Amino acid sequence: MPVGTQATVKAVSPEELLAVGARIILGNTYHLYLRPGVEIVRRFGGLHGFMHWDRPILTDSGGFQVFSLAELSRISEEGYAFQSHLDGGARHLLTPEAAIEVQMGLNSDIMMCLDQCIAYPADRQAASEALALTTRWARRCKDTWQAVPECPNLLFGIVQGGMFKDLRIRSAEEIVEVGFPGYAVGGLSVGEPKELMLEMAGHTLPLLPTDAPRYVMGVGTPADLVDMIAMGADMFDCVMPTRNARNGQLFTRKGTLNISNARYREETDPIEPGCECYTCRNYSRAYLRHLYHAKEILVHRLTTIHNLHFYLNLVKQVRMAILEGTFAQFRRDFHSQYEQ
RNA sequence: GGUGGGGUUCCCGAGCGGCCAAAGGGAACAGACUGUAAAUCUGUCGGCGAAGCCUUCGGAGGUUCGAAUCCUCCCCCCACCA
Repeated sequence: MPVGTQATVKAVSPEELLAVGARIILGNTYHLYLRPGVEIVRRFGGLHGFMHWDRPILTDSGGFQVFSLAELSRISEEGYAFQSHLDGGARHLLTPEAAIEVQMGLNSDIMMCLDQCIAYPADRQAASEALALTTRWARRCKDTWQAVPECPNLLFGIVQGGMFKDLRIRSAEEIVEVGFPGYAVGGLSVGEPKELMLEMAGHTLPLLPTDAPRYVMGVGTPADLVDMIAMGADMFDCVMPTRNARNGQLFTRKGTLNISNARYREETDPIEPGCECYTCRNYSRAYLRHLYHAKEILVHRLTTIHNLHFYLNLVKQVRMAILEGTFAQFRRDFHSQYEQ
């Protein structure tokens, strides 16, 4: 899922998202609640009408902002009290119920439970408390969701538990017991070593039902995706392809390249020869490097198109390999080419 | 012709006797980025392997223990007045 926090995947239009193969994108409850506010979006029938995107949208609950904007927030049983990072002044309270109501107002196809994501490293006590709170909030989220008869929006639960395997087991058991149409592994890619992230994902994913989608939140690099798919992950979201594109880092089968580097000054080749994205079909590395250095706005669009195409094409190929029963070989080939 | 201001490391620009290889921007070069407060952030940026040494602040002399900073002459630039 390309990340479109503020009702836009930065730098690209919905038409370009379609062209690049996006099937679903992610929006953010916290940001859209603050601006423009749910009521505005509701008048358009939800995010789809507001942002002109007809395909599915998953909304994050705001749980991650509790974590990343922690200095502006205070957490309690009731919910998450925070100061707006926009105007600082007004205080807001995001409860599990409010998180669901806002997401219903946004009319997202997949809503996420409000959870508490904790920083790395966290001690066992903190991880245990966050896990417990996440479970209690999950029940409240589900109650709010079920109070709406035939609610068209799905709701996914989120597993926490820090980097403690037994806590992950407990969290998974509790969240599965509450019961959701899909499950997410939260609390990863928060600063832990890559090996640990993979280990925790590999430990947690098998704890979740195989007949429901399994979503690893906030991950990851191309290699992370391939490896976690091998562990059973079905869905991901990550800012990496879009943010890194804007910062000049482009993905190829052989690894990344930084388009601002002097070595590309005169290169007539596209970012990745053979790539079928709009950018690679029409523009050279030298031109993109020039746009980047000249700080021309077009470069963000062109690099974002390429990176999203790369990511989405990668998972498309993985999907085909799985259907053909050749994924293990695909994965080996991928790793033999791709340098981290 | 007169008066005043000024020439600083690739560019702009601070410094105005020692704490200055010289603030701060920019450019350049490299790196980072994993549920987006990100078109952001970090590092390097005279030479020599480091402690340290060497060359540098328009040019040439001079004063001083010590000068980008003070003095003399010269060369440029800008403003105003004739």
